[in-house]
Amino acid sequence: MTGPRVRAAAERLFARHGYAAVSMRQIAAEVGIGAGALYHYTPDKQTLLRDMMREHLEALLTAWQAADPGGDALARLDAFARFHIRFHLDRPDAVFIAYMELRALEPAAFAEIEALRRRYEAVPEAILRAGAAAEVMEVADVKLAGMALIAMLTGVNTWYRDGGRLDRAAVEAIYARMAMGMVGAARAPA
Amino acid sequence: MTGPRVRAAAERLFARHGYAAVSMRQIAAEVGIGAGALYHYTPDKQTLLRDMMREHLEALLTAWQAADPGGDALARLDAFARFHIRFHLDRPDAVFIAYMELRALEPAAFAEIEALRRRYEAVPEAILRAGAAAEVMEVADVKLAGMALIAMLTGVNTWYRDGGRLDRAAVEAIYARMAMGMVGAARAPA
DNA sequence: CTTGGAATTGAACGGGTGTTCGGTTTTAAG
DNA sequence: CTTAAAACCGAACACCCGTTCAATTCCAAG
Repeated sequence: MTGPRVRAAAERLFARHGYAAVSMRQIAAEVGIGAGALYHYTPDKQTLLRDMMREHLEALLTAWQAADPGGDALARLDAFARFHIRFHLDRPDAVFIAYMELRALEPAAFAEIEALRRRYEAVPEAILRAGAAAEVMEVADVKLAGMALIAMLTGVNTWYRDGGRLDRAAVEAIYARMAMGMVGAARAPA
Repeated sequence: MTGPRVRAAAERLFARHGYAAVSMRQIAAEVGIGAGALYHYTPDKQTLLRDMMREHLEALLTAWQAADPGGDALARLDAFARFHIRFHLDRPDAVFIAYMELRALEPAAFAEIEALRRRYEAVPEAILRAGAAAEVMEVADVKLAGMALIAMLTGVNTWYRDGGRLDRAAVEAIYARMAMGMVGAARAPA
């Protein structure tokens, strides 16, 4: 009961103010317990951050495995763009932390998280490579295009707010279209 | 003499470890003075951050005014993509701080910096609007495309390292091409 | 060499940091 | 009702925080 509430409070506070700026006492106050009691749920502050990031990235990889339609590269790229936006918009705090607090990780933790991140970066690269091989995409550099794609899609999190001018479905559609154009595929798959 | 060194040390440390994680004593040690002496060069830590961000964003806006070729929307988009990458790769620390430490700003400072950021976001939007009006671009939503473009271009800073597989000119060219495709302009301008 | 202002020191201020731990309360099973 | 374990409190530990300030050092102008 208390364990998940500690995680949730830490996630919200870390995302809002940054790992370094949040104290264990603030987290405890948010949960409604004393600071000492936190140590029943985490060995220390650093582990709280590390576990948070690992779980987020593992969930991301698992979710893509389930969402990947396979087959046609164009269809996979469309699916990837939509999946990425949807998954990230559903977890803005976890995303923010995973992208911004890498520098707060001690070397061993950093290596672990960075490896997970690289596994995800390999996803769009594989799709683009397949699309280029099948000559349905025009990709000057697979690595660069993959990074550009992820950066563009993740950028949605910086401005999207529920109740805004466009809903999630509309944003997904527009970005999927831009992603297609980015790699020289003029139209979405049939 | 000491003033600029304080700024430079603070910029490097803030970018490396985050504003909240860096102490005035660390900055002072980097410069080789006592912590108290810092207060001859800044009224407080917050102002150090605020001035750093303001100067970065004002330099960005000024530099674009000088780099903007005007005229043809396709040529301007190409120029903007290349300019953005070049300017940002030249100042990785300032860029990192301006994008990541907004949450460390007090409300008044945040409003000021945010206004500057919005002025820059208006730049690609105007170009895309012109391109759409001239029917040389296919832009479903100007605001979204502008944000997507900036996110994609700024993303270069997360992975580019001098001496890597591609030099800056090559990266610029590939990204400029992707930017064109993103907005439905199949080819770079003549 | 004197002088005055700028630069710097180093101690001090009140307060916050992550973490530990003995003791107390809560909880649920027997 | 007893009991054992889990949860929690709250004080304490050693240390770091941003900032202030009287005292000192530095240095160029006269």
